[in-house]
Amino acid sequence: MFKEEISSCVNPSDGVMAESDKEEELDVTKAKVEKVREENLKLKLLLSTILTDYNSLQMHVSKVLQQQRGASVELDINRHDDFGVDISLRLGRPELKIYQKDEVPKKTSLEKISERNKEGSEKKRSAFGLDFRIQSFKDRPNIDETMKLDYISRGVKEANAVNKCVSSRKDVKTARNENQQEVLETHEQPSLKKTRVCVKATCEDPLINDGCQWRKYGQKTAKTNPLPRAYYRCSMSTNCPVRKQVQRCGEDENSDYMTTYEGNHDHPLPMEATHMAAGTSAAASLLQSGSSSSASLNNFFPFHHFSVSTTNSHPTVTLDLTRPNYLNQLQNYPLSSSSSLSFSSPDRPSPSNSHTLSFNGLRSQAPLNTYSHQTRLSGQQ
DNA sequence: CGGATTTGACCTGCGC
DNA sequence: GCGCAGGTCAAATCCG
Repeated sequence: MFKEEISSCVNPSDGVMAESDKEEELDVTKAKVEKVREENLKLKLLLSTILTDYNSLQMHVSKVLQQQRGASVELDINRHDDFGVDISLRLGRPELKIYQKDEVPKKTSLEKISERNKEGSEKKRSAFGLDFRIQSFKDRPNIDETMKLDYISRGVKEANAVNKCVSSRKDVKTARNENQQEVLETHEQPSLKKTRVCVKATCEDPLINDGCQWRKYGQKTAKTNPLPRAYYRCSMSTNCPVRKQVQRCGEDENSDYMTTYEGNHDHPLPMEATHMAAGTSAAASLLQSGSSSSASLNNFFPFHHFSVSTTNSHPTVTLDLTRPNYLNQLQNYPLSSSSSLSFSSPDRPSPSNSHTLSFNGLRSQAPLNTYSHQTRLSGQQ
């Protein structure tokens, strides 16, 4: 009798059910913990990005304020309309360095080259600059300050997010030896190609001051181009993986320089570099996502032609700053946001392998210099 | 003397 | 597998 009662109370199938329930519950809990862990990681990354952005912005706030006091007239010329943020990207020589024809006696090319070679690297770096400015919002009291900073940091975040996918060949090699997990992660994303940003500028010195410090580590003459190509790496941080190549496009003294940027900085960027990185990375993300939204690109390079395409190994964005869109924009004034984006990729199934996106927009700002620039971006930056 | 540049050698990826 | 071309290394050199 007693045994029967016990056997009736303890159903072996119930015990199995309880065990499986526990296992199920354990799995669910594990999954939850894993999810929380991932979210935690994401939040950490986000916090890191925000801190980086904040530091970068903070560093330049005082600078900008000083510029406002000292050069308010010039800043007025560079006015943008987006959220009241006036951002200008200036490739080439700052005004102070621009020679006046009647001030500088004509010299032979060799003399100029010789003189340039004698100049220190610092002078070289400062001779030609990417000038980046943010105008104050004082004249736009209606716009919330948070919104403005948000707008800026969004561009920076976009750059950082895209840049995280990039690593140089050496980095990959180093990772093989030092961190197997990183290698696995790299292999897990085989579709992500290296990003390069090429800036083609017509100026007399290849060392455009783009906000970063560069150390030359090599020079090579390509077979296809007899003109030497110089290789630089970012020296702002000891382990910064960012590389850049500078190659003259022609033997002519006034010929363009094609500057190719590759990789992502592992340190806070100066504003002038941040803007370029953000714009080109926006192009990269556009390319990789296959999205046809090019509005973000237009935000960064509103006055110049740019195109996005991919070669066999690299997606490519070409920003043709030599053909300023603002002329068309002026004609079309007051059309809203616009630019011309040609998008082509051999890897994409598009029938023509080419998409052309047109958005005619206008900024109330003219190109800031007479020097030509062309940016080609491939992969990610 | 230390940092930057030069330059030949070496490495690696890719096409054939 | 081989050769080529681009990219990187590192010792030598330059320069402030």
